[in-house]
Amino acid sequence: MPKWKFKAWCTGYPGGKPPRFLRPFLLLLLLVEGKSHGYELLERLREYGLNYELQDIGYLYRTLRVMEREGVVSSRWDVSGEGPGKRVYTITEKGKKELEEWTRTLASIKDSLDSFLKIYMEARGKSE
Amino acid sequence: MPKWKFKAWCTGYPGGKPPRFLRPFLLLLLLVEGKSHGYELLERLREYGLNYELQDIGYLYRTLRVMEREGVVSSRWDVSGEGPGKRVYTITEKGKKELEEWTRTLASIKDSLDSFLKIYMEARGKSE
DNA sequence: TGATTTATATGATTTAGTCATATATAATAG
DNA sequence: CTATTATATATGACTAAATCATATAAATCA
Repeated sequence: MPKWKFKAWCTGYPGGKPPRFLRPFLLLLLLVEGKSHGYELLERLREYGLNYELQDIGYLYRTLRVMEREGVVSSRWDVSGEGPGKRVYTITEKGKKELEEWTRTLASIKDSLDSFLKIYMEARGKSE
Repeated sequence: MPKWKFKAWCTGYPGGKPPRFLRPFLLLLLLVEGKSHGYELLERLREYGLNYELQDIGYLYRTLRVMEREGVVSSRWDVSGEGPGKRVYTITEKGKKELEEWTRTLASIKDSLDSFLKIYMEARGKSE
């Protein structure tokens, strides 16, 4: 049994590790949510069907910090709500521009995956 | 001007690097082509719409070697054809099983990308 | 015969991602 | 009231993924 609840959520992908989509996924969530913090963003990923199977929540926080350093998000420390203090992030104008670029990238990757699945299904159909 | 022709093919993705799909793409190509070698597989990637924008052809050869070590492909050195010797690969039974797993993984990733693009388009529609 | 194309390969490095663990506040159970 | 669990963020050390730079060699072309 895992020491932290988070570990139990992490099942991993069969046949491969999740790729480099954490950053665009976080940018998108911050665009549609307006503002959010790390722990909450983790839950939103699932709710929005962005099945990013994160192995390590530390990486999520680290990624947000890197994104802030690069100016695509900004944060402030918030102790006003319930529970412990949260680092609340918002997307910047620079972040919105980067998200737009990501959208083209991910659309192109999606096209490749469509091709992949189509070719595989055709090959399966023939051999059977 | 690049010293090697290959360098000129590499434009890179805007807004992010290509993810970990080289291995499943190569497995699929070997399934449908029967057999092929590294340099040829690079061309097939584009022909089949698997737009994997490889930055470094060395990584392709390295990946094939790793895949062979792990038993998902096998190779033999072939000097019978035109041009210099080629290392010709075929997919193994183990490779076919792994490819099937990859198919589920990539289908799940495709779903995430569909969600991403849908959410982005909706958000764009509202703000404009 | 010198440049180009086809073809494979690897040492060194950088970047991405994971593992293990630390810390602190608030809520809940006994 | 205290011990445990849940919420929340963080970082040092490490491993794996990917790139950069470069080497090699046979065949073809100018």
